[in-house]
Amino acid sequence: MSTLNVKSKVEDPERIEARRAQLTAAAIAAFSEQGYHTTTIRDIAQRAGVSVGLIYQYVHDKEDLLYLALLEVLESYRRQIPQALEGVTEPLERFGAAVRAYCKVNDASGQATLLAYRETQSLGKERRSAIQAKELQTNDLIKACVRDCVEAGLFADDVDLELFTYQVVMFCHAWVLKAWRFRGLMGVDEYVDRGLRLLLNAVLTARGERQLRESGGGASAPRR
Amino acid sequence: MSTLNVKSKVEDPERIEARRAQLTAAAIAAFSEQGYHTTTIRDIAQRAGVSVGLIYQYVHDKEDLLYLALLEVLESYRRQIPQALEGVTEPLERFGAAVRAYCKVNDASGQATLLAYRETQSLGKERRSAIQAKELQTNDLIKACVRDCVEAGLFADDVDLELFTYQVVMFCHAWVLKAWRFRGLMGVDEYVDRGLRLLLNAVLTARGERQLRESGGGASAPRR
Amino acid sequence: MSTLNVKSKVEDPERIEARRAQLTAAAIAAFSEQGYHTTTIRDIAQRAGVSVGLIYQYVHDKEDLLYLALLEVLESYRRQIPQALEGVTEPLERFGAAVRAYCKVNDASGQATLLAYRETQSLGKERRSAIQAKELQTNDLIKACVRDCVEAGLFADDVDLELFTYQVVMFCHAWVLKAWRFRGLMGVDEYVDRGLRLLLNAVLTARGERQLRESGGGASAPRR
Amino acid sequence: MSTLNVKSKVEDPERIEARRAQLTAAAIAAFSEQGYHTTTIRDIAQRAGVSVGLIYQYVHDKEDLLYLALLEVLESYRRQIPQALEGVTEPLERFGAAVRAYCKVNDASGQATLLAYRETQSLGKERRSAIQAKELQTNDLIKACVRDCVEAGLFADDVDLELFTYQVVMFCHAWVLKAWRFRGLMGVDEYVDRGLRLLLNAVLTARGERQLRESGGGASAPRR
DNA sequence: TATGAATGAGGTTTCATTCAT
DNA sequence: AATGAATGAAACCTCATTCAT
Repeated sequence: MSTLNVKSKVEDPERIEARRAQLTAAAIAAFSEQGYHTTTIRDIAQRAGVSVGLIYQYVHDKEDLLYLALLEVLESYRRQIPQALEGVTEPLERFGAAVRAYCKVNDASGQATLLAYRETQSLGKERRSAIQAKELQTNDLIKACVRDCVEAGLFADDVDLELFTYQVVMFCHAWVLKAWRFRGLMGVDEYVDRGLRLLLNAVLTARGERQLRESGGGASAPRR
Repeated sequence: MSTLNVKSKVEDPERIEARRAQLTAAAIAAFSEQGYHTTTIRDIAQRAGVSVGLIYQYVHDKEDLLYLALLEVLESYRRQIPQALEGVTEPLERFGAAVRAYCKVNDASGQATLLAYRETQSLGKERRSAIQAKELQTNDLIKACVRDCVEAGLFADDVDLELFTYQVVMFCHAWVLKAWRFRGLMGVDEYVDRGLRLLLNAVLTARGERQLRESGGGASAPRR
Repeated sequence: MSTLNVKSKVEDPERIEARRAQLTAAAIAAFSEQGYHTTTIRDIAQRAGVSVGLIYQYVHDKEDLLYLALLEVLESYRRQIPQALEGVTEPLERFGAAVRAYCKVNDASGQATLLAYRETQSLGKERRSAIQAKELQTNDLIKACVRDCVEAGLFADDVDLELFTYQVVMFCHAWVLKAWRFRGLMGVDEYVDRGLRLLLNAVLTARGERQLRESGGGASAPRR
Repeated sequence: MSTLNVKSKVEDPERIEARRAQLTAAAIAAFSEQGYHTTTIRDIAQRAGVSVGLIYQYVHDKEDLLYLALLEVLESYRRQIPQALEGVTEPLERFGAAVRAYCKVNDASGQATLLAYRETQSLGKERRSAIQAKELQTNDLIKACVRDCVEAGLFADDVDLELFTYQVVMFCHAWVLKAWRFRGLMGVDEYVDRGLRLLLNAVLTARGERQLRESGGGASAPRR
């Protein structure tokens, strides 16, 4: 294989999966709270309620834990967006729902999102790329929504797909990256409402605008 | 007073300034390359070509070095944008020039920008705030450009000033935050051209669009 | 609670006790020989035949080692005096036996006694007091002997209990504090014999003197 | 010579003397307050109001400073006792005056006395002996008083001169060695009064006792 | 003669990792 | 499979001493 997999001294795959989930959860919590370098293996062991030795049965390295943690964080994000889109069919609504969902996900586990920004560099090259690939998968969910809107004639068909997608993604991340600024000024929902208006301005066609008005600005209505 | 100051055992202010500059430069380089926690004091001493002991004559702590480093990075950004605006008077051009300058500054010292994102958390509360305040100063330079465009009737007067400014800022940062994605796809100048088009779409008035067309898309012409 | 406790990262109390005893012994030896500040943790680790890291599993600080060392020294003194009095019932004999025992104890581990004099100051306030309290416990053993002699009518009943006790204690300490003077002039036994004569002169009643003569100066006869 | 002298890089003997006095005073103060090892050369330089470099022009070592400090402390004690005896001729009064003076000297610079007890060991062998010799000089002042009393028939002529002298000396030192015990219980004057009574009990002849009664216990009357 | 900036050896402490049980 | 005591490399920081000015 490569340096990508995390090796274990234990055989039973079910056991491995269970323990890793437990360790990863503890690692995410600890790293998020204290940062990667300031967290000790002992911290993680304590949080997970296991011995230090056990950790090294399921993981080769402290870095392995970081890798598993980041992977899980990004993976959970990628899982949650489709959930928010379930049952929503109208493209503009889907776009809005996706943006809102992504912001909320980031809002809910802000520290974990920051973790990804801060500590991905601490991984080896190969794993860093794997993490970035994972991030792209999430971005592609957004990109798909954008593309659907274009195809439905709601977004201008010369929209800069790559850049616009990233603009949206950065907007969702900014909520936590600049939490020190935004928290205090507004809540997530207001953030999303105002942000969507701004973002859509740049891309909506006349038809898109009409659609948005008719759906009663539904694109920006809070889900839950 | 407060924990904000960096204290020195040496008295002579000129010497302090010179040495601190030297140490800060070395610290920025080292921290950018290897990260704060992975960089040792010896690394910095070596890079600066001084002894370990000397460092502690001008700085109390390793954290002091991080603080000085971040301060200098942000300060240098704040210095360079006004330089790029010198002599440019037309609001739309000024806006474009500011964006381009900020992107280029980030491009030139990408690692340093990342440093600010990654390691600001490693500072104590008070200093973290000081760093964030410094970042706001830069953002305000952008915000001023936006406001000028609004006042000149080039941007819609209901533009969400706060959010749009941040959208612009995030766009500039994204060039390095997502360098792993963008480098390879395009150069900075193309990035800025395409980005400006997208950003402006959201805010330009009819007059603004005319102005932009007449000035030959000048707002997005590369400076150097 | 309080800063008095020495905290350990290891749980098992038996192991803690065993290791601490081992470390304390090494610490007493090292500190006695080289002084607290001049002794390094490595010195102690080497003497104890353990790794440096192990020490920090059982002790938080270098100061903890000093505290444990001083505590053990004083505690061992306090244990040994009652042993020497076992079976001796006549008050004057008990007094003499106590003095002789204390001198011999100091003689046997002179460096450790000096240690207490020299380095108690290096402890924090609270622990310094704890050490002093321990010393008082030993003094009280002597004081009890004196009081018994008074009650038996062997010592004048207007004896200055506090000061006389301290005179005795200082006499016992002087053997090591001024070892550079006394060693060479005489042995411990002679020191005790001559000292007892002097001390008793100040306090004996007529009855006490008779008793002393009858018991054949037994109070000052060497034990072993 | 030997390792006894302190070498200087400066020639002019007057200058040397003046500077050394200045440095020694600072050293005594610093060492007394913080202990030898915890005091830095910088501390002493600051107290003396000179530069660090200057110190090394008049002294070779940090240890030199300790030596000078201890020497000066003991020397000053040796100077002050004869002063207290001036004009007093009656032997018993002289004895009392000497004891009181020594106690007061110790009381006045208690920390310095402790310094001698604690840090003499930090000196090389030869210098340690020199310090001890200096201490003997002071003891001899007391011993002379005792001898005079014996010769005047006031003290028993079989008094154990060596041991009794040390008993007296230890009594004077105990005031500071056990300050944590005695301070709080009484003042120096009471300490001396009660102590003298106890000490004299052991050695006075019948004549001595009469003389003491007649002189109105003058031996224990406070001087100033 | 006096200064104080510069040096660097060496001390204390932490913590990822191993391994006997 | 699980434990947690033990290891020791390596990090940060201090401070006695030197030396150019």
